[in-house]
Amino acid sequence: MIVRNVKNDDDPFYADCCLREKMTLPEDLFTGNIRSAAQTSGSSDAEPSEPNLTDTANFTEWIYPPLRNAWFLTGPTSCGKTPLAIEVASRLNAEIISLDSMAIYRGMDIGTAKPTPEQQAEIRHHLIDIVDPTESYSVSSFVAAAHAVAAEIRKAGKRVLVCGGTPLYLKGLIRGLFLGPQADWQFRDSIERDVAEFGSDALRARLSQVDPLLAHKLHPHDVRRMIRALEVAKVTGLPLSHWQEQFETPASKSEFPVVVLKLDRAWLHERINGRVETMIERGLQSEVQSLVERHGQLGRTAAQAVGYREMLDFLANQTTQAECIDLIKAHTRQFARRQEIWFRGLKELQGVTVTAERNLESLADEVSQVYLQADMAKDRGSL
RNA sequence: GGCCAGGUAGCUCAGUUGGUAGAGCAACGGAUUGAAAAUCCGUGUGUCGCCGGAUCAUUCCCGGCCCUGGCCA
Repeated sequence: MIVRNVKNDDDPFYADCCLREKMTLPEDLFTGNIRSAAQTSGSSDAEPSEPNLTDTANFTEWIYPPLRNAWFLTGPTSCGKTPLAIEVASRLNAEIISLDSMAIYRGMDIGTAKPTPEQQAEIRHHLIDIVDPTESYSVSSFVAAAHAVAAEIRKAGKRVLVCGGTPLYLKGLIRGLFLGPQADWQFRDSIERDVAEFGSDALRARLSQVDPLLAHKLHPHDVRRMIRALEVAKVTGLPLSHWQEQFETPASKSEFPVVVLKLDRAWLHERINGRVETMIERGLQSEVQSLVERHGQLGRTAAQAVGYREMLDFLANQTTQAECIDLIKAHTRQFARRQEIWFRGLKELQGVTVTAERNLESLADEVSQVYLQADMAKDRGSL
């Protein structure tokens, strides 16, 4: 694995974070409840002491660099990525790495609109069906796996086409990612109990002692991210903001050719509603039923997938079938909107417009062009 | 045809004893680095069925009409 040393004194954020040298991270900041933080908030009574820095050299292994020498195709759900990726991959001698947080689960086929066995036979797909729905997965596992698989594909003499619609995973690949320490669910649960008792203000006060930058950036109610920030600071002795800030600069378009498919929103909604109906017709309900029969309770991550959590509620008699279907449609539309918000923010993305009149050939022409031009620009640059 | 209930946001409905309106859901905008198809934050988008009357002023009162549902013929 390629490791990049992230310590950089020219980085303004790093300079910011150097206040850590004067920062105290006493052990009791992370033990017991967070009430004391609420009580001492505002006062700068912390006695300077030795920062509890563990060996930072180890932590640099948690920094994944951007995935170079790959092509990327993304877009909102139901926009037609899958057939387009297959067409482009076969033209350009590539294999596909799925960029999808839910297609990784075995047995979740209909609701995730996974490429069919026939499609997968046409072009090899990776990072599909790699874990059971009872297991939990995360960005970090994904980014690490994608780097490994990309290396394999290249060894086989093929190009890498990353295709899917999970924007956080995409950002992890094109900007790099700080994996950080593993989730500590015991720690998270204990802080969450404290929050229930003392409120999120107390948590925020605690975080501003540990990571003032993030405490300022995050919304005071964003409990989940505040807890993670605390978790990282606890293990690494460094504020999470220190680890993250190097990933905010857009990558170059030739180094990271990312095509995002753009559709009229109203048309996208029609497609989504239609696709949900199709999923129901294809037997989403029995798919979820058999998952429950086989595994019992689904894992934390898989159980929240759109189409699955609503169907689980319906099977538990919490909703009617009509309500269940409407909820799946609404949640999918909302997901698509959040995807598009991500895409707007990632400035390196290059839009390709999809309309009802355009056929697959014409789209594949345009997308291939983007990739080949990026290759040429890169070659010129390296001469 | 008669009687009753109701017509308010995209939907389901509150409400104003007369001072041009608000909830939930949807929609829209934003945040996002080991839960991300998750999670967090923000925004009301409206001829208050139509026409007329009374009133300084009406979505609200009065009259007529239209529409929907129920009951009776």
